[in-house]
Amino acid sequence: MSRSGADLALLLLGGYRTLVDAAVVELAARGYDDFRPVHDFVMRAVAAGADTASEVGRRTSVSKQAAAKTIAVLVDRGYVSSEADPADARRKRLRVTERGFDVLRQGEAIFDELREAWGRRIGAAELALLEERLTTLVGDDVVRPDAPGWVARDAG
Amino acid sequence: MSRSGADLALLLLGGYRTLVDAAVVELAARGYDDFRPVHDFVMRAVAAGADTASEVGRRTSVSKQAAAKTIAVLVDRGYVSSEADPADARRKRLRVTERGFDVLRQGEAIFDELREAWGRRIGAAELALLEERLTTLVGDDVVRPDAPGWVARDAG
DNA sequence: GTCGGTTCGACAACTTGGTTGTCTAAAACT
DNA sequence: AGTTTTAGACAACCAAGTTGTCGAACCGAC
Repeated sequence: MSRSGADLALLLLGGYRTLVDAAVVELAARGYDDFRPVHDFVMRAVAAGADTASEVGRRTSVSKQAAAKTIAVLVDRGYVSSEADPADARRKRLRVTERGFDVLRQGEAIFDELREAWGRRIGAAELALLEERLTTLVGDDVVRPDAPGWVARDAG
Repeated sequence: MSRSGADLALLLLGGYRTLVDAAVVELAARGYDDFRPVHDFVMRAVAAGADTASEVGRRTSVSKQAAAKTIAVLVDRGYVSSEADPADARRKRLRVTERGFDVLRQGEAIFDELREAWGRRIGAAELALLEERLTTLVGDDVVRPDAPGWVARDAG
């Protein structure tokens, strides 16, 4: 039985959604019910040194306006702090808060647990093989910064 | 090197996006530059017998209002036709047009070609194995009708 | 055979995560 | 000093969704 190409795409999407939906639910259960996957991307950019909205926009391949909107939400929810930059009056210096780092760490842990659960189901070696094949096919630069909208609207 | 769980999720998303983006580009090159993945889902529902907006909404797990909006776009672009139902004055009877069936067929063909290209890269047997493992993990009911928003905003 | 509930589609207001375009203020070149 | 670039703030808009409301039409029960 040769699957159709469309089925393959749906299978991949299904895999992603299965993991992310489970992670969002678990994160909500741990008290972060206002956190979305897209926030994770933006916060990682901030944590990695993008300390202005414009820079976050560039790194996540999104307009600075869109980045500013998302950041406003994150600041509002206490995941990111924003203060005037004494060295450059145009800039607002962004930093991930303690709560922000906490949700990032917990998110990582949840995904690792989910991956382990998958490993128990098909075998760790098989899972590693699957990852290897997928890496071959889609490349190692999955999170490359030239893909606009990549993660938006994926965990409604 | 044990990959992180988050990487696995990104790998799956990357796979899906790689296929869908390529398909959207190819479809646009063939003259369907106003077609989005979400339209495919809705049209398949119509083709499968959902001939009213409310029914499409139910089958795609979306409010009837959202379904009606998407259908309005499809009708506007000539992929679906809408006419009064002589048997029930409340209903508008929906049907996929010739142009609609054409885009569905071409979309299928494109995805099949993409899958074959993948098969040439890692081997058909390996690809089949990958699909089998994924099916085990996410289930065969990937396109199940209880997942709202599943495909929206995925090929911006 | 009318009356009450259900269904269909329409309309409106709102949400999220994006987009352009315009503008000011501040910094940086030269 | 003067021009150009940059950051961020607004505004208007888009796409795909949501809820709520509504009238018209249908259906079933009394």
